Amino acid sequence: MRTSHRHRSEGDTDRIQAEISLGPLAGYVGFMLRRIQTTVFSDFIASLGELDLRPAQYSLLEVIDANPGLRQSDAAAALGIQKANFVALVNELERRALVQRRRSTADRRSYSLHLQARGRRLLEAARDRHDAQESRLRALLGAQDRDRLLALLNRLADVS
Amino acid sequence: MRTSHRHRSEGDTDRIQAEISLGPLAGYVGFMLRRIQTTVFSDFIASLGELDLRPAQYSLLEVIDANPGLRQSDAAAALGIQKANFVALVNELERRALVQRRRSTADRRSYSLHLQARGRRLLEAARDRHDAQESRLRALLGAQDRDRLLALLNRLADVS
DNA sequence: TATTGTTATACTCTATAACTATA
DNA sequence: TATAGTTATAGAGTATAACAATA
Repeated sequence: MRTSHRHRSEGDTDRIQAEISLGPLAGYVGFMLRRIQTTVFSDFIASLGELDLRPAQYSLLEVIDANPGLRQSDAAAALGIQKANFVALVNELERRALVQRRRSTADRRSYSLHLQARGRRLLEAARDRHDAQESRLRALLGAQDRDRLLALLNRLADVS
Repeated sequence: MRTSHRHRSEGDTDRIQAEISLGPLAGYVGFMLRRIQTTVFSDFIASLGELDLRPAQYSLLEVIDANPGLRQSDAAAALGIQKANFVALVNELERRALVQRRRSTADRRSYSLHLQARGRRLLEAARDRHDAQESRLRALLGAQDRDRLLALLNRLADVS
C-alpha cells in the first residue's frame, strides 16, 4: 500500500520495504546489550523523573546508604565515575540537603559522605520506583530466568 | 594494614573497610545491565579506536549495508537516533567518502543512503574488530550460554 | 496539513590537565 | 612525592523547537 503508487525511474535505487533490518548487528551480544540497556534505562529515567532524581544521583544515594561515611573518592570509584566529574554530583545533592560532606579527621584531605534525613526519604521513594521496574522485568522473564540473566551478565564483567 | 595506624577521634564517622558495597543495586537487573553494558561498550570503543570510527558510525555502516538505499530517516529510526542528531552523523561519513546521499526521485524530500567503496572497506575492517570482541564474549560464556543470554535480552525488549 | 531533512540550542555524561591542601 | 578534592575545558550523546522544501 505504502509504495503502491510510486513512480520508479531508471536510476531510482531507493528501498521500498518498510522494515529496516539491523543486519548482522542483531546477532551481536554487544549490540543487543546496548540496545536493551538503553530501553530499560529510559524506562527507569521516566519513572524517577517525578522525583527530580537522575539515575547517577539515585545510585549514589544507594551506595552511601550501604556504606555510611565512605570517602568521596571511594564512592566515585564504586560507581565508575571520575573524581573530577563526581564533584558536581555531590555538590548538587548537598545543596538539596540530601547528602552531607564531613571532613575526615583521620585524613584531612578527604570527605566522608552521609545521608541526611531528606536524602533517606528520597532514597526510599526512589527505591520503590526501582523495585517496581524490577518487578516488571521479572514479570517479563520469570524469577528463574531473571536470576539466570543476572548470572550471565556477571560472567561478562571482565571482558577486555 | 591500611588503617592500622589511624587515629580515630570521637566524632570520626569515616569508614574503615576498603571494599565499597553497591548495596541492593547489585541485585537489580537494570543496574547490572547498565554496568556490564558500559564495560563491554568501552572495550568495543577501544578496539574500534584505531579505525577512527565510533560505535554509532559503525552501526550506521552496518545498517546501510544491510538495507542499501534506505531513507535517512528510516536509518535514524532503526538506530534509535533522532533525525535532528542524525544529520551531523551522516555529514561526517559523507565528508569522509564512506557514505553517499542521493535525492530520492520518488519523494524529493528524502535522501537514500548508500555505501561508497571506502565505506565498504572500512565496514569490513570494523566488522572484524566486532567479530573479535564477540569471540571473546563467547569464550567467556560458551556458545550455548551466549545464545541463552541473547534470547533473554530479547525478551526484555518491550519493557515500559 | 503533514513529513523530510535541517539548524540552533541546551543539557547530561565523560575525559584530561592542572591546581590546592594535605599526607 | 603522592593523594583527595577541585576547577576548567572540551567532546560526544541526546532532547526540543522552528524552519524550508516537498508531499
